[in-house]
Amino acid sequence: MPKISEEKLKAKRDHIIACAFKVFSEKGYDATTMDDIVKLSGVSKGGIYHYFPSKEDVFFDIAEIQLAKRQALIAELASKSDFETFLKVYIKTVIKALDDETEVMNAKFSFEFWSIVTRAPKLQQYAQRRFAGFYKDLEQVFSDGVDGAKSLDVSAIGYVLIATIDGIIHTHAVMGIKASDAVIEYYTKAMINMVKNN
Amino acid sequence: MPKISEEKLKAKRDHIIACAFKVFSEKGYDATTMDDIVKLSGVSKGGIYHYFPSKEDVFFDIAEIQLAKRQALIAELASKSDFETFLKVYIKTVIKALDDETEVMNAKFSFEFWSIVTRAPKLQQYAQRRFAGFYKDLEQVFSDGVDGAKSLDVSAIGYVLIATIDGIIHTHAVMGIKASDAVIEYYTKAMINMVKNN
Amino acid sequence: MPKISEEKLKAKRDHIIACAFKVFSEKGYDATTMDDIVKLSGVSKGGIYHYFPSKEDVFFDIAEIQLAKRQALIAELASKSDFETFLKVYIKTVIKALDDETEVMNAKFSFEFWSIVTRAPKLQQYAQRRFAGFYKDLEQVFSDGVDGAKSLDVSAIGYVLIATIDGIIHTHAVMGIKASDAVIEYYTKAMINMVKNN
Amino acid sequence: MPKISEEKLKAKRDHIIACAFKVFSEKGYDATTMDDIVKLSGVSKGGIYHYFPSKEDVFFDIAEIQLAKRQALIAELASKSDFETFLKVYIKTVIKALDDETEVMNAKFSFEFWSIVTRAPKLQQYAQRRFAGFYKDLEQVFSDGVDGAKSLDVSAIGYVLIATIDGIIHTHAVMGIKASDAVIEYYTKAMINMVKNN
DNA sequence: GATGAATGAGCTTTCATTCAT
DNA sequence: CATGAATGAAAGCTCATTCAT
Repeated sequence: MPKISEEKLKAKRDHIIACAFKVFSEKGYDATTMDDIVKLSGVSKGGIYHYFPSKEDVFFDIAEIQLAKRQALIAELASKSDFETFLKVYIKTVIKALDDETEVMNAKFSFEFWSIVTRAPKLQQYAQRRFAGFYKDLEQVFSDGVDGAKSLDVSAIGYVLIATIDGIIHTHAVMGIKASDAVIEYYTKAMINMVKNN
Repeated sequence: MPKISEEKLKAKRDHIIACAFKVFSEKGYDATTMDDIVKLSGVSKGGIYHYFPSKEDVFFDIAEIQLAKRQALIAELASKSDFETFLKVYIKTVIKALDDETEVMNAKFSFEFWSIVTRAPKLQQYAQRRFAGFYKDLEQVFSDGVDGAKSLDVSAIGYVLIATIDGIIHTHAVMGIKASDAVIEYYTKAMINMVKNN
Repeated sequence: MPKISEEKLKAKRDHIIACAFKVFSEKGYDATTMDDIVKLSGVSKGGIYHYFPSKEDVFFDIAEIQLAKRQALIAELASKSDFETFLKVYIKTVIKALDDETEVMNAKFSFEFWSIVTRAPKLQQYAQRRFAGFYKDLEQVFSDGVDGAKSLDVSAIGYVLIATIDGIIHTHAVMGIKASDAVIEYYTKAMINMVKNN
Repeated sequence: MPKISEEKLKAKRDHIIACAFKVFSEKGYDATTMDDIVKLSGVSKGGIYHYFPSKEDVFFDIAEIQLAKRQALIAELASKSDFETFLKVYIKTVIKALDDETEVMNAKFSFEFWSIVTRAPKLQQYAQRRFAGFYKDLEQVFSDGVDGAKSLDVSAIGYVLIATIDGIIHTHAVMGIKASDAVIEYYTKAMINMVKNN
């Protein structure tokens, strides 16, 4: 039985993660120092190593949480919608979310993650495997909700969908060039037609 | 009278830039050390400072070249094509180029650039202004080549085009998940329809 | 709760200051490296930055201590003597002190300080203000201890006294040309007469 | 026979010395770079080494000139005056000169010189020997111009005179605390009385 | 468990001097 | 003689991590 309760431990870990997330989003991985995280979170310089073995681990733990969240969103929307609704709702959800500062941070963090991952081949493999999970859920939506889905290359469609939406998120959140309503409208229509008119 | 000729000077500068470009693409800005560049390029540690006043300057000089090249590509294609041809050729050119390792490095560098720029508000403004140049050329293609172009929000269309293609480049080059021919086909059609069927 | 006690912290800081003082006195500000201080003090290269944010800060912290000590000496002597006694004792104290190696270092450090300060206008203003404090205490001695003090330009007298004694210290400690007893005697008499016979 | 005339060589050397003198006075020895001198003088980076084998040599050549000038001043004044006149004129000459910016630079350079010299024992010996020359000329004035000069410790008197006047120059030129007319008057009287009333 | 002082390798940058042209 | 590109040792400072308390 630990001296402090499991919950407290978990709560503190979560607190550190929340703070680290903020700093990583703002400054990027390399420019973020353990001191930045330590100062923002209020833990001691030694203390943080009770919760995470290294700076890298803090970063990748956050990344894992991020990836899980996005996958969960897709899975949830997919489970209760036909394809067109899914597409509309997903795009709207993801892009409109960018009005929220936390979501902009999410986006920044995510691109930073891929930058880092790229540099370490081992990590890249893991990340790609992790990423593949997205497609599975998408395929489910396609096969359930679209007439003639079988004639579609669902993997390719999923790729286009995820890749292009990431592009818009990147332009909006990282590059700071805001996507107007017209942008979202054009984009949504284009994606829907991509499947329908195929 | 300089000790060595203008050409040699320029050649050496270009050589340093090529080497730095490689390292920056592979490791990112922060993780790249001047020593990395120095070792790869073969100049001396002090010598590099004859050509660039700081690491930052090496990076941004490369960025400027990159931006100019992409803008030039757009401008060139735009000048001699109707919109549909432009779209097809542009997408093909940009995405097929990713088979070339140098272009993958270009892509990595470019995303790294936006990561860095994001952290310094002043740079971001410059970058956004720089970026705006892309749209001007695109608009020209639209207004010339598309019936009823005036009813199109060319700015929004341009945004979608550039942002989504960047997304595919990112997924392909940075995340390392290769875009199949099917992906490119779906994507190209979707973009063409976005304008035509509007 | 800090890992080590306040006293130990203070003691270590004082130790670093003592070592830095020695090196600065011997080599001057610019020629002194952090490594010199680090090696002499036995702390680690990173460790010194726990105590001082920069080399400059080490230097100016020492300078502040020095200035305070000299001012304290003047204030103390001034408080318990008539002018003539003060003058004799002060000159004797300051100049005789130069037999002590630490005091020679004090002198060297002090002139080095003024050299450095001179180059940064902002610091110069601070230093001049700091210096003005000396005169106030001197004025007190003059007005209390000298008949007809009011007819004296105490500010000018103070200037001559401090400037000339600094000159002797400089010649003795920095230039290394020792002041004989005869020098001190001539000088002391001259200063006493300067006030008395006025 | 050299390709360019001796005079041109000498002129260029003098020009470099004048520029170096300016920079050394402003920034001190260590903070002055060869580049500073090179830029101000307009010679090339390699060219300066035709005239001086090292930075140190530039500095000490200037110092030598300085010392010679001051000695010449003393010698000249000494040769044509009785002691009291000499004292008055010398003090006036030296101190009033401080209104001139070049002379302030002279003073700064001189104190910088002694700082540097201090750090190298070999140089210090040279400098002390060099300095001893001043006394010889002074002694001549004393023995010629003062009744009972033989009862005076002319060496001690000379020390006080030179050391104290240096103190005033230091306070005025280096510390930047200007000496008023009253200061000079008090000081001059004190020095004259030091000899007369002895 | 928690703390923060300590470590030292490694970073970017500077600069007196050299030497090919 | 003149030039300025090249050199590389060394500077001040940072920071992930460790460990005595």
